[in-house]
Amino acid sequence: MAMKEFLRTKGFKMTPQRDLIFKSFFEMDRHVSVDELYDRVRQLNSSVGYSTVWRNLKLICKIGLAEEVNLGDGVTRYDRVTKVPHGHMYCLKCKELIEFNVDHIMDFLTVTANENNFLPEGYKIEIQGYCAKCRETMSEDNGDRLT
Amino acid sequence: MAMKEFLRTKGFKMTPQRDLIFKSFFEMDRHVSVDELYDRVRQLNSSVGYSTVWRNLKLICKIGLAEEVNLGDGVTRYDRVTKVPHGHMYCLKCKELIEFNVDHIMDFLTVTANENNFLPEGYKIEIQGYCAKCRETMSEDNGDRLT
DNA sequence: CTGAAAATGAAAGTCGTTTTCATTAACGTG
DNA sequence: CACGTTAATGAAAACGACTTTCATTTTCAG
Repeated sequence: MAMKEFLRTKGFKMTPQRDLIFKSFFEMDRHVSVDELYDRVRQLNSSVGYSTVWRNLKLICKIGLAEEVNLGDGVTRYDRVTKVPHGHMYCLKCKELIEFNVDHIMDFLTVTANENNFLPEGYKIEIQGYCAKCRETMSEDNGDRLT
Repeated sequence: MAMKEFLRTKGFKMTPQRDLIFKSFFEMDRHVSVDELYDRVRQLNSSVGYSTVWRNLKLICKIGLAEEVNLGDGVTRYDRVTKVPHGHMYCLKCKELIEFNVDHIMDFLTVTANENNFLPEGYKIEIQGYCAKCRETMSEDNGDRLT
């Protein structure tokens, strides 16, 4: 019942839908989209509305438990916030998101920001490409290269 | 007339609109959105359609002269490709994009990809925050902090 | 219990992006 | 240079993810 109290201190109420959405979100694979979470939630309670899922995902971000991740494919994903900042390897084929440690880089980025008198609020380190799994099945069907 | 020949080798034709759009794009500030380029082009020739601008921006990307940049504010920007990869400092207030050198980081990222048997196609290094200019005018009106 | 405030679900609205389609233009070829 | 194939254009419609609206229901402090 910890979450309920936590929300209360911020002026939010707990509801069955919210409880289900929150639990589902934290149980799922990281980096879910609204649709993915919506599908999951509907499996457990088919009466929950899309906008409710969406609003709660936004709420989770607002209270600092997740962040929006934008890979440029037009779909916003929600990434659970961890204490350690991390980078993402984003597979252009299977869309998987693999995390990696970015401690080294952080130092550099902090310095860079300071040098420019820029006040950092967040970082995004991303490698786009093809994951090990997809590279295997890449012999016959190739991606969309130019021309 | 170099561009025309270049396009021809890839099966594309040159048109007055295309010529105007290409020239405008390369003359403008880096990181333009479709709307911004459209506005600029319309100043020079008000009969050019939005979709034509959009398609040519896509074409510029396809032939490798620009890349889409997605900052998560719902607007795709087009960043001229330079030989040197670079990072972006993105001001959450004025939306300005400031570039910085990322040579150090590249080594690290390359190694990281290799370790995971990940085939990199592109990188994205971004610092979100507030630029020097905006920090000054940040005393009275503050941004949207949680709650 | 009760009322004020928040949450919900359905539907509609928003907005940037993308496609469709009829028409026009480019340009290698004859 | 006229021709025909193929690409490009412009207007409008379609798309799709995201966001808001609104009437109704639910939560929860007092």
